This record gives sequence, C-alpha cells and structure tokens, in this order.
Amino acid sequence: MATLKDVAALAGVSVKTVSNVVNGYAFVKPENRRRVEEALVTTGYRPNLGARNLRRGRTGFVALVLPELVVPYFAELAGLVLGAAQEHEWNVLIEQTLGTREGERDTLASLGPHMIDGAIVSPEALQARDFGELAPGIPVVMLGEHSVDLPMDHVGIDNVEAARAAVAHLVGLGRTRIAAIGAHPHRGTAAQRLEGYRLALTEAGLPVRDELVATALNYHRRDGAEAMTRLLAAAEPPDAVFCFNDLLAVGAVRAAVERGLRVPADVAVVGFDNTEEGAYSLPSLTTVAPDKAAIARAAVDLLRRRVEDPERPPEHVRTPFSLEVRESTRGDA
Amino acid sequence: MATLKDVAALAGVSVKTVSNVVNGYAFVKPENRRRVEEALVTTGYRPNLGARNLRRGRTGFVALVLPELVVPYFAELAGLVLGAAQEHEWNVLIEQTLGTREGERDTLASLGPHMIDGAIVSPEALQARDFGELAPGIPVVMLGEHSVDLPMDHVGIDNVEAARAAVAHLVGLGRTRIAAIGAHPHRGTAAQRLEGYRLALTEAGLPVRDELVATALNYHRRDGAEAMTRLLAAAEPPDAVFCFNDLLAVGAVRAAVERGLRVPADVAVVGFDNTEEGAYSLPSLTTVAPDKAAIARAAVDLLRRRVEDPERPPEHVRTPFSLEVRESTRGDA
DNA sequence: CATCGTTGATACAACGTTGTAAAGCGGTCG
DNA sequence: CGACCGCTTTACAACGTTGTATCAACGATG
Repeated sequence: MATLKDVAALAGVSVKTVSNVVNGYAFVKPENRRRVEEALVTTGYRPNLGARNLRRGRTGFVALVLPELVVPYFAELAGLVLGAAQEHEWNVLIEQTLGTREGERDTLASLGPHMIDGAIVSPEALQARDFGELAPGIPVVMLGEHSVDLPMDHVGIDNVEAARAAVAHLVGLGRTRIAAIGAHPHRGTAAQRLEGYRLALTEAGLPVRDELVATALNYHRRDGAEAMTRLLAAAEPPDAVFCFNDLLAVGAVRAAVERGLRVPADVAVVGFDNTEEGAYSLPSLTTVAPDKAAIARAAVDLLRRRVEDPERPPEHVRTPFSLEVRESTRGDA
Repeated sequence: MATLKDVAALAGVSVKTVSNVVNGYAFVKPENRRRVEEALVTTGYRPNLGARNLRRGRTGFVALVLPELVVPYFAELAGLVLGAAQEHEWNVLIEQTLGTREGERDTLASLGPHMIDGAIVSPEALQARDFGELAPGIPVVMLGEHSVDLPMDHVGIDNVEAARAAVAHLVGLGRTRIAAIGAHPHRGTAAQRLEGYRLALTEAGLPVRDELVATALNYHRRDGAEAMTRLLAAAEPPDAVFCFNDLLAVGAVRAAVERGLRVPADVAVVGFDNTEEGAYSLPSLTTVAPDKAAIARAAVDLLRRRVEDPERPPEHVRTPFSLEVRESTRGDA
C-alpha cells in the first residue's frame, strides 16, 4: 500500500506537499502539482483513513442503531439512510440491537466514543434518556420515539395524529368494533398510536373497549396473526383492526383469512409503515405512510449539524405522513 | 475523552504499563494493576480504536457489499452476517451498490484498502474477476455467484440443483407448461437457475419453450408482476411458474390473481430465497430455502481465515438448501 | 561472588496523516 | 538598499496506541 511518503519520494517533493495536493491546497506550483498527481496515479495512492481520522479527530463513520433488519420498515429506512449519508461522505455502520435493552446498551457502549462521529438511533426497549449516560458526548439523533422534554435531536412523524387518521378512516367506512393490535408496555410509539386510536374512537362517539386492544410484544407477522386469532375468538369479534405496523397487519390478514373471513368485507385492516410488501399483498394493505426518505434525510442532516456544533439547541423535526388507502379497507378486493 | 496518558497520570505509572494492563499482559505487579484498574474505571477509559488499528494494522471492520437492503433476502442475510461478525468482534459496514456496475466499482474503490480488514460481497452486475483489480490485496469472500475457476473464496448453494428441484416439484404436480421468470443477460445466478430449469424440463421429457422464459432486469415485485402479465397474455399461458426469487413470485401471484386466476389451481408458483414474507403471503409461497444462517456463518468464517492467512488456497463452500412446499403449489389454498 | 533468568517497569519510536510555524524565494515599495 | 509582502515549500510535532529495546531489581544457580 502506497503512503504519502512513497508518493513524495517518487515525485521528489516533501510529504506535506503531497498532502497539500491531495487535500486541494491552493498554493502549489503547477509543475510540482503535475508531478505529484502523476506519482499519485502511478502508485495508486489511497489515503489511510484511520490515520487521517486520528489526526483530524473525525472518523467519517456514523452508526445506525436499529432493532432488526428483517423488519422491512427498518431495512427500507436503512437503505435510505445509507444513501443520504453517502452524500455527506459518511460511511454507515449498522448495528442491530434485536430490540433488547441489553442489546441497545452493549451496542452503544462498545461503539465507544471514538470510532464514530455520531449515531442515528431507533430505540425500542431502551429509554431515550439512557443514551445520554451511555454515550456521553456522542452526537445522537433519535428516530421514531417522540419525547419533547428530552434534550436530544429527534425526527419522526406525529404518531398520535397518524393513528387518529388511520382509525378515523375505519370509522368513515362505518365500522364500529374497531380493534387495535400492537399495544406494548414499554414502547413510546406504541403508547402514542394507542392514544391516537382512543382519540379517534372517542371523537366518533364510539366506546373504547379494553378487550379490543391486543398487545404484541414483538411486531412480527407471527405476533399479528396470534393477536388477530385472539381477537376473533371473542364473543363479539371486531369488524376492523388497526395494526401498529405492516407486519402485524400481514399476520392479522392471514389469520383472518385462515378462519374463513373476508378482508375487508368481514374485517377491514389498516397497517402502518407503508412497506412495499403491503402494496403487493393480497389484499393490498391500507397503511399509514410516513415519508421515509424525508426521515432519512432529516436524520442525517440533523446529525451533521449537531456534529458541527455540539452546543446548538436540540431540534425536533416532524416529517409528513399520508394515509395510503388500498384493498384491505376498500370494497373491491 | 480519557486517553492512556490520562489514566497513567492518575495511576502514577507509565503509559505503557496502562496499555499492558488493558491488553492483559501478564507481568504487572498486583498493586499497580489494582491502581491502574481503578484509574481506568474512574476515567471511564475507552481505547481509541482508530489509533489502535493504525498501530496494529487491522481495523476491526468488514464491509458487506450488497445490491439493496429493500430486497428482503439481502436484509435477512445482512442481519445474520451482522450477528456472525459480532462473534468475531468485527463491526460490519454495509454498502449498497444498487446493483449497478458503477455502484459496485465506486464502493470498492472508495472503501479503500485501509478502513476494512476484508469484504463480503454479493455481486450482481459486476463480474467477479473485476474485484481482484479493484480491491487489490483486500480479502474478499464472494456470495451467491458460483464460478469455480476464479481464485476467490466463495459461499453459496448449488443453484443449478436448487432450480432443478423446484421445477421437478412442479413437474411432479402434473404441470406441463412451466414458465420461468428472472432470466437475466448478465447475472451468473440467473444463468445457473435457468440451466436447472431446462435440465428439469428435459429430464421430464417436456419441451423447453423460449416463450415461457421471461426476463426480469430487476428482481422486484413489480418486475414479477410485469413478467407474469406478459406470460399470461400469450395464446397458451403457463400452468406453473418458477420465479428466481420470492419478490418476483409475490408479484407474479398478484398479477395472476388480478386477472382472475387461482393460485395454485390455475397456475402454481414457486419462489426462491424463503423470505419470511413468502411464508405469510396469500397463498403462502412454495420456495427454495437456502440455509441463510449457514451462508452467513460460512462467509464470516471464510473471511476470518483468509485474513489470518492471505496465502491459503481459495475455498468454495456449498451450503445446503431445501424446498419449502406451501400453498402456492399445494391443493388446499 | 559472578552470572543468569525472571519479573516488572519504562523510554522511545513508529503507524500515516495533517496543522503549525517557519523559512526560502522573488518581487515591490518606501 | 533594506523592509516587507505573497507565494511555495518544508521540518516538526502531534493525534493515541503498541512493539521493541532497555533497564533495574531480585533470587537462584554455577
């Protein structure tokens, strides 16, 4: 591997002059610049980023900390963050926490204060406030969970509003026994979506029944199917279900169909996340569609600004969402 | 951020002694060791990996280069590679090439010979042999494409055999007009799966008809739907389809259903990759199931061995696969 | 008692890069 | 003609870590 020293020797100049050429320093005699550039090519020089970063104090790496890549929402988001980071010449280190508190702690602890310039974190089990302690001094942007009182940068949609819109849509279809799947004891976003659900019901003059709220400890397809099965076993089963993510919805649809029900005729289903999978499933899923590209862009941008100025006041960015109405709530499925 | 120097000052020993304690060097007086360990805790010392790696020549990073994370197969695989790498104390840097030749070139070039100890690459557009030129000296393990003549480590299933098994299954159901979706001018795996398809047909005494082989330039759901639509528009439409991945299969199923056909009664569908999505779709997908965990483990393991001994002869690891039979080819959907 | 090996600690250099300070050069101005 | 300025280049130190060499103290061995 060629180093600056090798290039300098070949071009007959000092190491620093080569460094200057590489970094675009203005005052280099054209003759020398030419010679150096030639030497750069013939040696195939590539800067040693480790050394450069040691000197500069920046590493050029950001961590993206998320629960699991098998969840399409996170996979899609990760892809977009990768793209957005690339534009800022950042490399992205993806860490999976598997949603456990330990996983999230270990990840942040082992990441260390050195190898990354900052982190974009999608917390699940871990309380947001833990991050300040675990990763002191590391610029962190939070995704998803919305806790205005915390002094951290944050990007996300208005979960209460989004859930409300989704349930209002079901109300508009004339459904009266509307269930929710995805309640969770510790997840902030779950609490918010549940609140939106309750709000929408109350506004429509419908009762909020506890037996129509199903808990899901994970947000996988299996959990959606299990929750739906429980709901359908009740004396008065729901005629509509609002699921807190698309995977739960896919599982719920499958469970309903396996019991011989028609979607949406017998039970309408709404998901959340607008994953591609939901657009092609049978029936295709009506879903809350957050602007994932906007989230990715905002997160990377926020992180960049935070790295540049650690003292700036924390910012909360609300990204837009829309409701994508498809077959799972439309008549013509 | 505390450095070795700070810890040394606090403990009243030299920097090197602290380094020795940190690295588990045996001969340190118990008294000093105690003092150092205490100082390590109170300062909250974390090693600067950049500096350590600069010195050691290893970085502790591996790159995972793949087309796109929105493709569930790659997302699932990435998750497994992350886990396997963690066991070897490697951090994983995920790079998306978007399947373009430029993307793959740029990625490898920019990764540089310095920041990573090695790379696990799932090539798509790029020819395998280009890698030797682009990333000279970087240990690389290839995934998926199987080209025995290349002197590189490689992990993958036997694509010809797998495709043959899938098509043989359709033959066994009594289907006679079996189509294939996913032919591709440049992809090695596509060629192999096509070969397996042809083999199975020939073995069954069925003709191989060109009009039943549909090309797909990408392997997304949309491409599967489009290809299926083309196939169904023919004078004699197929009664079964073998798709080269699950996404194509999902799209194909959707297109068939939209035209009023029943799956599998009118047309049976087989996918490839055994993504979770296919297990929950309606109907659930019969699919070729590669052992993804085995692939991930083998790839990381191969890379570790290659890093340790760059001179060892290249190895080709065949991982097992099975055929997961589900509703899309079974009667009871 | 000289020699040796073991245990324990340290100084120094080096990894490859870049910021700082400074110096060499030529020209212009007072 | 000396001072000063702008351009160009360089030597040096430093980022934080670890390998090598060295040194000191000590007990055991010949």
